[in-house]
Amino acid sequence: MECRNAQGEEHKREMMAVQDSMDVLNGKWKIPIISSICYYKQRRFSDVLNDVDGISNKMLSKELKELEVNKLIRRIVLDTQPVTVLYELTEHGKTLQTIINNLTEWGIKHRKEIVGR
Amino acid sequence: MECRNAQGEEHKREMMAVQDSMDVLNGKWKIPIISSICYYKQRRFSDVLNDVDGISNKMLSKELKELEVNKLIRRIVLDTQPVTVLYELTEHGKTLQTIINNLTEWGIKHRKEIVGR
DNA sequence: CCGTATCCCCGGGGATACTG
DNA sequence: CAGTATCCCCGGGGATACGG
Repeated sequence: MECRNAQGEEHKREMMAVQDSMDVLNGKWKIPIISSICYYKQRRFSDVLNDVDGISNKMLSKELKELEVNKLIRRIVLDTQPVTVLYELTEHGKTLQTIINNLTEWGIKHRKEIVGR
Repeated sequence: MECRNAQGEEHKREMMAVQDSMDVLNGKWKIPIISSICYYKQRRFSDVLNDVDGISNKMLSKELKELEVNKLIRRIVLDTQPVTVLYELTEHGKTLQTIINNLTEWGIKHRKEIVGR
């Protein structure tokens, strides 16, 4: 695999695109949250809170908001008593799966490379 | 694109692999640094310092060390006067290109999705 | 149940100066 | 040039309590 040979402005545009992606996924929690919601198709706030080890309610709230703003997840309110809130991936959110799969594969290769095969 | 249907332990192992990858790439600087070195094939400390907008020498030093520990880059010392230090990608580092390409493509799609097509 | 508000602490990381 | 050392600040994020 070779580096792209883009020149000047094109190279910068590509770098910005990578950063856009990273900004969306950065931090400890985004991917585990997405993974939880994806795995169960639909998931409630407190479920995700349990799925994602170590996250606080404040953080979860913040992260879910960011994911929603980025249109990766959808928030669904059912007017039960008390209220039930479900989160699910949008179509756009599901397109992340390619990247997550690649990260999975690379992570496994990397572990072999570092820990020893 | 569907979610993987891995069950229980397998799903956890995959999540850990994703986190391994993210840990390696996390933060503002890793990918821009890799990109700079990759683009120029070989790059000196002060060159990268200029390429990566806004990074401090302390941060760059720290990040380069982490990348080296993770065997993504190689540090080459030439005994000129004063000393010259070159950084280049290892073969393992070059395997990141697939991921970076995917992040680029997804970032572009994402921008269209958010900013408007 | 689903969050928001408040308080508070710690360490990530910038600016700057210094060394080999 | 290629980093290291020191100082210092600010805001990310945990714990906890509260509100709808």
